[in-house]
Amino acid sequence: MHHTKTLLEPLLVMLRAIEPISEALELALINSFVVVEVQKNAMLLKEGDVCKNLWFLANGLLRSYHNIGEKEITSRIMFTSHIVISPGSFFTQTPATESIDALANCTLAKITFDQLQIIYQKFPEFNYHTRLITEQYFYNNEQRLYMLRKHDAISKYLYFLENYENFMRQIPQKYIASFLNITPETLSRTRSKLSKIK
Amino acid sequence: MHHTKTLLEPLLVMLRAIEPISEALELALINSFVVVEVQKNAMLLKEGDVCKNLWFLANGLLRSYHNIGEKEITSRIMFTSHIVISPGSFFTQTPATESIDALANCTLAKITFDQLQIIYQKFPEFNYHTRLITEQYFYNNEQRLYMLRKHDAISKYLYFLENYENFMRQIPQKYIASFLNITPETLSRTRSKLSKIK
DNA sequence: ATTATTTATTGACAAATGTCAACAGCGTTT
DNA sequence: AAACGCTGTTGACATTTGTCAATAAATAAT
Repeated sequence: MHHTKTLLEPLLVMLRAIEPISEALELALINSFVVVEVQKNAMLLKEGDVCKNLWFLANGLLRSYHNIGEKEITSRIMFTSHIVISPGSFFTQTPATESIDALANCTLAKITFDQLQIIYQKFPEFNYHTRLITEQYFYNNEQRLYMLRKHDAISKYLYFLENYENFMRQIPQKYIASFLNITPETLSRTRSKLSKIK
Repeated sequence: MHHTKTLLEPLLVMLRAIEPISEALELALINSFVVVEVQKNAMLLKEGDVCKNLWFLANGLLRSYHNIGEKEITSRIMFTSHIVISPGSFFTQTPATESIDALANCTLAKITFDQLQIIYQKFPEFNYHTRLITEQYFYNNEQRLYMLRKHDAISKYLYFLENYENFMRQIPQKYIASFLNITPETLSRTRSKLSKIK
């Protein structure tokens, strides 16, 4: 059994690194987050539902994806210490266009949108922290866009190796392929080409 | 000759819509922004330089792009009322990996990173506004990512027509092609295919 | 108005990737 | 140990897109 406080520690460290937070805010956060455990393959969010929670992924691996026709297109892969939401849905509290599920057993701490708004009201200074965090995630997205704009599979994969590989060890290749927006077959061939060169 | 106050009005309207702002903050903003006029083809930011300004594009059209080999890859197209920065560079005040230049004569209002920090210090409540704005731009990026992940040129172009066309009228096709991450030739062919079907 | 320059269209061909299918490797279940 | 399911690899082929080149159309310059 996990205590919320212990699980949240890495998040609190991240927040304090931005700017120290008051005891009261820290307590409010600890009291508002709830621990959730989900099994591998469990679904955290289903396309069409409103993303009412923000999760802190204390441990595990998640994947978000769109259903296009019969295919699933991975939009993001999220690992330990990630803050997890479906952005469009959470920010505007409208139905999500993507689903999120667990690639491994996960331990999370969640807070609802409403509870978060209460915290913002009581602790307006918290907007500073989340502004910086949002900026950081925003910038990560720019990098993703940059990767997807690469012309061919090799460039994408090399960029991936340089920038994401550390986070992405032990992830099934088919999800990496989807992350790079190529088929598993093409990724497999790209990898074998590169290993022959080297 | 333009007055800062008049030019900033659409920005102020946007901010007030999020939450009313104090007279003092409004005045601080008006006094911190400086009007800039740039001619078509002028360069606002050059790859390698630190993005020290945040611009509000009061009128005109801008394009950001990466130089890859001999080619320019358009990352964003920004039109009237857009807030313009090079995210990675501005947020962290490190050298930019992209350039920004004017596709048309533009009227802008700019504020430096340092001046903006002063405003945040004096008016911490302003973090609330910019958090929401950053969230919105973040979500726009997610949509861009979704578009780029579409399998073929037709899907991308159709998605573009539904979601961006209004903003993008009168933009040279070659930039739209670059925005969709396809060549101008492919875009031209895609358009002619679609017009024959219809 | 006329020229010059840039942009868009079209064709022919090459290159890259997707699709479909067979099979190998691996771990899980029974 | 055998059967099963899932993932990854490899091959053959179809499809899509990129590349290069020629030309037309549209813009800008003189």
